[in-house]
Amino acid sequence: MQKFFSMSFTEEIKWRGMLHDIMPGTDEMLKEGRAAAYVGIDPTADSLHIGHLVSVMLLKHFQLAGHQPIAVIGGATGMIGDPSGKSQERNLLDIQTLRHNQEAIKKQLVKFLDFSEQTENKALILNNYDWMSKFSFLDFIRDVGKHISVNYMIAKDSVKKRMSGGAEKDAEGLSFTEFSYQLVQAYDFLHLYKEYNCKLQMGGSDQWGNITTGTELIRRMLQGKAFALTSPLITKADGGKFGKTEKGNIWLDPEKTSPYGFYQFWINTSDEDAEKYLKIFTVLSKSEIELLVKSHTEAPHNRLLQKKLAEELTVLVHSKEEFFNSVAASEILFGKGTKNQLRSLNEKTFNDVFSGVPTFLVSKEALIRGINVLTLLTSEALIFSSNGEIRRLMKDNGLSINLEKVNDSELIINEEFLINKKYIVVKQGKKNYSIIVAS
RNA sequence: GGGGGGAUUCCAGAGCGGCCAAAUGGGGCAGACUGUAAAUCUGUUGGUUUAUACCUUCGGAGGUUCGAAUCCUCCUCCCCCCA
Repeated sequence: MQKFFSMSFTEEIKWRGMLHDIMPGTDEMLKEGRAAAYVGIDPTADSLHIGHLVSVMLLKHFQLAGHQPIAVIGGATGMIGDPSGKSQERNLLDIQTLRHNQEAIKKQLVKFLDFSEQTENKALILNNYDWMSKFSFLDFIRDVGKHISVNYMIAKDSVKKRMSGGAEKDAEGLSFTEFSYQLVQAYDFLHLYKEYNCKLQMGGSDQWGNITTGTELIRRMLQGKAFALTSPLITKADGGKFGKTEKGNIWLDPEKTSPYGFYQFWINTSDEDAEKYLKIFTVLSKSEIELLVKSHTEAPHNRLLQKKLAEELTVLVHSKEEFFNSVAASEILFGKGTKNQLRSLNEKTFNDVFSGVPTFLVSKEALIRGINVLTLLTSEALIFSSNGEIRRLMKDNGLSINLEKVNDSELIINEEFLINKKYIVVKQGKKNYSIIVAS
């Protein structure tokens, strides 16, 4: 991790498709020797989600290239809300939550970055709340504000869009608080420049304006030279938003997104996106990826790219063991799993296979007495919201219980349906599983 | 402060006294085809349902009417124009 790779940092992220915009001179500065760079991370939750991963991977490659990566938790800026996004005004996080989130995020970053003390270019995690909170309003506008003109600030796209309406919507205006965001972020950069000799800020392409306000501030206040580098926003081939599913964000925290669900997210990547994601989210070399792409093109049904992508990330974020469990679960759930196969699973394996699947508790007595399917699936276990929905599904041949199609709305479910005297597997369509647990 | 326009089922957006549970598009779900992909095609998308039946829905509260998402009154919220 110490050595400089044959490729420079910028060359590396360029072929990976992670470079959108870069300030002239950045490359030269990086070649002079070890440098430090930072990205900002919003501490709005106590876990990262995969939307954060591009920035994290930027840091990772930065460190692999021998430089020092810094993750800045936006405790202060997170309270303000960046007008670049469509985010509304944010709520203030209390200090306790902030610290809790910071710690949780750090634990996840450890999987990507080397924080160990012995490492010369060890990664750092900082929280801008630590320096911003001590800054009084008056001091800030006197010492920082006077160096940047309002003219400069309103020329930024993020601000202009809100003031004049831009292409899409009418101007919605922005509060003074939001307006000041770029200045606060710029000060972060200044602070890091002074305290950590950090000369580069990286981020998504929507951050370009904010970052350059930082370099400008550094130039004016310290006559220093600082740099900016952004990566493109990740898109999906079908135009959808990356990292979101119907069920919400894909988190790194196994409590929020099960390892199985995490694995499934990557496995379900479309062909067009898979190569792109492999470049961005893994550290596989160019030749390795080219080889995979070649094999994939020859036999696309094997979905080599998706499998590799899912493997790399599940192992990295969770563990080898969780990865194997997920593969095993997927095979049973999506392979040619039969009723008998399902019944032959022992309890341990069963639990592993279905660990990420939503479960519903139903009283065992009721099941022994026997319950009508409709009642069971709507009232006892809230898997469906109405009888009509189930009838419709049955009509479409989309409902399975214990991997057997069910078409009879009069069916009585009793203890004979219990697998290991305890479970019933309910499947909607091809991919949506639920488990009913008798207790 | 003055004038005008609007609020419809997940979203966008028709409907403007009965044929409206409400066009159309998007999204969702399911089926076929497949590779747990994409594209395509089909079905479905308030509830109870055997249902051409009933119940609950068209910003809120009242009213007119045999009958209202549709007309009237008041209220709330949003947008535009003028000052």
